[in-house]
Amino acid sequence: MTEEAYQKQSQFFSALSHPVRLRILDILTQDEACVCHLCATLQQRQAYVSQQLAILKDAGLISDRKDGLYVYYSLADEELSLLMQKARRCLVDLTGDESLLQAQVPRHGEINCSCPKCQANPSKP
Amino acid sequence: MTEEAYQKQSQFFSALSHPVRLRILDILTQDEACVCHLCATLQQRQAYVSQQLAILKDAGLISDRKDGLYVYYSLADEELSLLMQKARRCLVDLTGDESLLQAQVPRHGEINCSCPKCQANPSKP
DNA sequence: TGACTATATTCAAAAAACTGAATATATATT
DNA sequence: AATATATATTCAGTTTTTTGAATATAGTCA
Repeated sequence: MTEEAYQKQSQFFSALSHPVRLRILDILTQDEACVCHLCATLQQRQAYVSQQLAILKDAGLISDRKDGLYVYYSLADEELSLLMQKARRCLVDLTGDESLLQAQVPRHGEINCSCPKCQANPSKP
Repeated sequence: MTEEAYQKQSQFFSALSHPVRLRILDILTQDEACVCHLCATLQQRQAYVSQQLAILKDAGLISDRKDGLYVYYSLADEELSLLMQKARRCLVDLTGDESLLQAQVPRHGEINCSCPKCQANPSKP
């Protein structure tokens, strides 16, 4: 494998080296989501979330589609979520810490968010 | 999953976000190796290689054993090499670039290195 | 003990990543 | 056109990572 190929691979891992970006990918593993939904789920400012999304998109890990005012992001490839699962299992092997295994992502409608997807799925606790 | 868990996971990926460290892990996937063997294979200074090894060890990805003057490093867990393979396949899916798939690591005895393992395996081209 | 070899550590300068603040763009609605 | 809402971008200050240089440590052998 060439030096260039190793660089590509390390850039790929760099994109994954950030807690907020990993959470975003976990959310998108469940379903595509708009920026405001991600903000509500992560409890982070919109500009900040957009920055992290730009990094993930630059790295080719996510794609987006526009629908009116909203931009829906999704994983660029299903394999990505399998990879993250495998990475977690690997980390469990290395550390013995089992708490990494279940992702616990709220579904559309389960958080206080006014995006179309949340409005379409009102949940009653 | 807790914020702390996401941090652990991102630190794990950080350790993988460096071309030289990835190459080291590829070499160790084939067989344990001492520092001087890694230097010879990577064509990098010894102090630099030791620094990168320290980072990998801090992250828990590799372990070492001493034998006289030599320190032999190896993967802390076999799963790690499977994970890297899966990551490469994922990257191929994302980019279409197939060149990432074969690692091409010289074996002991195939490079100009005077470590015990290389001396024990003289290869004739 | 002293010399030699393999490896590790420390320090500092440069480069890169992170993040908050401000602001820009784009689409929809009135 | 004016307004409102969702999203994106730019800039600057701070922190972290990277990497070269110098040096320290530790084991071996004469």
